[in-house]
Amino acid sequence: MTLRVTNTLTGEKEVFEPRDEDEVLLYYCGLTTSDPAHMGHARSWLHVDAMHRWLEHRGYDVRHVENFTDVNEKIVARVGEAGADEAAVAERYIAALIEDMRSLNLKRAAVYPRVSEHIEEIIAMVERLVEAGYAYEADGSVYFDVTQFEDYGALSNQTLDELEAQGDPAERSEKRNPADFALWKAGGVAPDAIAEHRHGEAAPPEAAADRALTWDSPWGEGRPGWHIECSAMSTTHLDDTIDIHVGGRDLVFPHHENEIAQSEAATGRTFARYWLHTALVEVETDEETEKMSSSLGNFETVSGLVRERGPNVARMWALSAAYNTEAVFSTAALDEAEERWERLERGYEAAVDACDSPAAGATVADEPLREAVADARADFGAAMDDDFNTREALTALLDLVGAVNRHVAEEPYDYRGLRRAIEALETLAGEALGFELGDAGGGGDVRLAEDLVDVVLAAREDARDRGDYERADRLRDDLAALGVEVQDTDEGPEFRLP
RNA sequence: GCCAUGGUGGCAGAGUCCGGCCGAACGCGGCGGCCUGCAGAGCCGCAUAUCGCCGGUUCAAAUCCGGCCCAUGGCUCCA
Repeated sequence: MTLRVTNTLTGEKEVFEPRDEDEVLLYYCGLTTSDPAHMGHARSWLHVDAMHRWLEHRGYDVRHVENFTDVNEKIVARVGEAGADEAAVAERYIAALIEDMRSLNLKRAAVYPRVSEHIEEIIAMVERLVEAGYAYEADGSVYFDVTQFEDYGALSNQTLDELEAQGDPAERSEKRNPADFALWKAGGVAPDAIAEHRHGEAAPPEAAADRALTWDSPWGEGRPGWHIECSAMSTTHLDDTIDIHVGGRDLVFPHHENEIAQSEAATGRTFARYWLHTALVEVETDEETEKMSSSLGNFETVSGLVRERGPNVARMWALSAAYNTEAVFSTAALDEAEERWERLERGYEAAVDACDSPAAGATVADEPLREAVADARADFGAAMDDDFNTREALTALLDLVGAVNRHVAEEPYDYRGLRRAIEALETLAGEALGFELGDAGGGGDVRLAEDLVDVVLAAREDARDRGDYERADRLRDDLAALGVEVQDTDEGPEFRLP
């Protein structure tokens, strides 16, 4: 009945109580637009999507904001290779990211704000921090003074002493404390900052640096610091206090820690009530496992995977483990996800087919089936309410699939029970988890393909009737090579398009 | 070094917050059977788990407490 979520701030599962009983403000720390999205990003996206969907299913109006960080050294490093200047490079990657999100069937956020469009708000927030004594200017840059913020380190569970010990005293001598972080950075981008992110064909650092964006500010020409953007955009598009802030676990420190410090120092309010962190994706190399990351170059892109396996397999892979446990990306893991997805999809189709068949008797009531539907709904809800446990939720759905398959094995059919099963799968698997079930609503191309397969299968039936199994099997193999799966049943051959 | 997370069957992965229904779910893979021209799908059944190690609390522990070992992530590029 009550939704509970693991809050990084406390490290505990807490009852979720939004500020407003029917609205949830959710901010997702989006991507830096300097690389294509990989499956690590996709897994995070997919889990946030499941959260978004479940919150809506529970009746909340979800105001979801996801930013694009389009001002960053890594983007500048792409100048010449992916665009003529920082803005052009960012634009190109943003278009690709949006395409990826669409292909994954993600619920749209209300807005996708960009750093470059919020410089005013960022400067205003920095000014407020300086005025309030939380930040200081040094050489045209502005730094946040961590000693002024009492709770600094609360999210990552570190004390200021520990953090100071970690800082590199050699760098940034104008900082008062090694743990202080930049809110505003003087000047443009230094070529050496670009050099380390340079890719093959990128422009030489000096040339790229010239094409970096800079803005006027009370402290002179410069660029926003890394963390301030999210604070500015979250408060601008949502509110000073939001309900849920989600992001990858790799952002806990320093990014989220700093967001809290600067936001709360600026507004005097709690920045986010619940901090949820998605675990990272790992890749197995010859020697060890390491996280999938753009900078390590060990990634599989979203577009590539969607092309090869489809969005539902990607989703099944992502949701087959809880959002806060790490996942391994491998061919074997994808194969398993594909099998799981197909079992779910086939179960749904079996229910639909049975319901449409003459064997769906009007008076039969199959108690086990009806009970299974009720159990599935209850178990699914309990699982999602328990910290968005998508794995358990999927278990409930696959249990229902088993019940459907058992019921469908023998006629007559309980059409009302089947209807309930279909509705449960559509609302739970479809709406709440975002799978695209029975998306047969294809256009003319799909219908033509179906008609063509029917023609081939008719020829195959002829061959089978003649006992020419060699030819029949060859036709089936040829269809299989095209991704068309053929199955012989009592009612004749059935097929599924790829 | 500091912080965090995790160690459950061949694989993957729930359960650990709130001890007993867990001799441990769902799925993948393996084996056998039903069905079938064959295959696939589906159904039924079987085999693999002293739940990282040691100790403690308890009538009862995968679940609580203490210690240890190991793995991964973070420690100012990162979802």
